[in-house]
Amino acid sequence: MVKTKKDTSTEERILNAAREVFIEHGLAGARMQEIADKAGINKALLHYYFRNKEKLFETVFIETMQAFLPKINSIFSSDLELFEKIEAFCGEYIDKILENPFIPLFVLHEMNKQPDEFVKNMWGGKKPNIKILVGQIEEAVHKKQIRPIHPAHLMMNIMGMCIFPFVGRPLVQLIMNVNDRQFTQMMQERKKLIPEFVRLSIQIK
Amino acid sequence: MVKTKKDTSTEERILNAAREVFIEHGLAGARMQEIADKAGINKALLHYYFRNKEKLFETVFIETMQAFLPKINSIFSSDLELFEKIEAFCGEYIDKILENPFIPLFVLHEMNKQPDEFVKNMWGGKKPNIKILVGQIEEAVHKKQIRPIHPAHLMMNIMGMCIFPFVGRPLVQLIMNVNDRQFTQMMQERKKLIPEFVRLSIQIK
DNA sequence: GTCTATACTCGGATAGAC
DNA sequence: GTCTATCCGAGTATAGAC
Repeated sequence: MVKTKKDTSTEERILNAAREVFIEHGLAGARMQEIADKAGINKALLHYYFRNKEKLFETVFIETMQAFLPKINSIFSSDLELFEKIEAFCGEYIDKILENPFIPLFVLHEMNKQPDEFVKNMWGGKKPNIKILVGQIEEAVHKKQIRPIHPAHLMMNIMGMCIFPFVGRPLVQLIMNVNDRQFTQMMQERKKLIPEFVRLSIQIK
Repeated sequence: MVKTKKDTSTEERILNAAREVFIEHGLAGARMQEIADKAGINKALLHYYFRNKEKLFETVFIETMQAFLPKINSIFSSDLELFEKIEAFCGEYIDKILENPFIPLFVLHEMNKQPDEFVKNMWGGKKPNIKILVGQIEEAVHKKQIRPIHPAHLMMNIMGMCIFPFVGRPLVQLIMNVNDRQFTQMMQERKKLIPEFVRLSIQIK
């Protein structure tokens, strides 16, 4: 790049602005004008940096995912014991979402709109490797360390408990009468609560 | 209405078409032309029946919700015993979502975009009444029938396990290698599996 | 009640000056 | 790299015939 350095480069400001706007309105609802305004530039410059809206979106999306997945994948594939792994996953996952509360809904939405594109963008065509984790669960069942449960069900349970409060946040806060501070507090609790909930349910001791 | 009856009225066909399109593209992404095409009419007629896109959307949204909530609310307020209630809820909820798999994402999306409007449209300004259920949970904790757990956490757990597979469906099917038939089968299983999972976790026997 | 034709608006994209 | 000006398609809305 041949440009003078500022506190934040134009490109960076565009990406930040775009992220905000895409989060708020989704791909179709986002306005290039609003992104330009937020970034303090004009529309033409947007198209100079990113050929079109889709390219811009894709960049934001992938960038966001990249911050998210590697750690999760490494936990999945690690050699931690099953319940340690579940706890590590919940802790890491909830922490990351607390930093970027918009991600789950964003991902779910894109995923459901474009399942194929989604896979390509998210993992470069490769599925995340859950073989090890699945094997671990099946082994634990076989050794009668945990009650019989299909690995898919167990994983859906854990994922659901982690993600739901964030995507259902307005509903949760409304019907539970919970303010923002309390909500964050509860999510912190859930990093331990969920693994414990799971352990109590399936562990045979 | 003074018009000749067909198998399905024009209004009904519009609403069905609109639902499909809104589900697929969301409010902003939906095209009136596509809705008109699906309904077998032209754009002008859409505006004759529903003044504009927002009105049409609102109609679809409320109509969809109305089919969903009363039963859930009546279960919440019923005098079933706690675990019976949880099982009734999961059964009813999963059944209803299986009939309209699009609802959860649709609701979550609208909810997060317009928390205030959402409440107004969904319950006419009234929150759903969870007092009875919350009281039941607290009482069960107090009587040492279940382990100590904040009612909100328990409810988030249950909701999350019910909803997640549907909103995360593409992901679930992809990484688990599950086809549509198998997916439906698994959701049927979850109507019993989730209540049992919960019971094993919190019940003190 | 249904349709055709068309006006109008908005927003994404481009050309070209600086 | 950045801007102004403008184009053009998509989409909403309306007028008016039948």
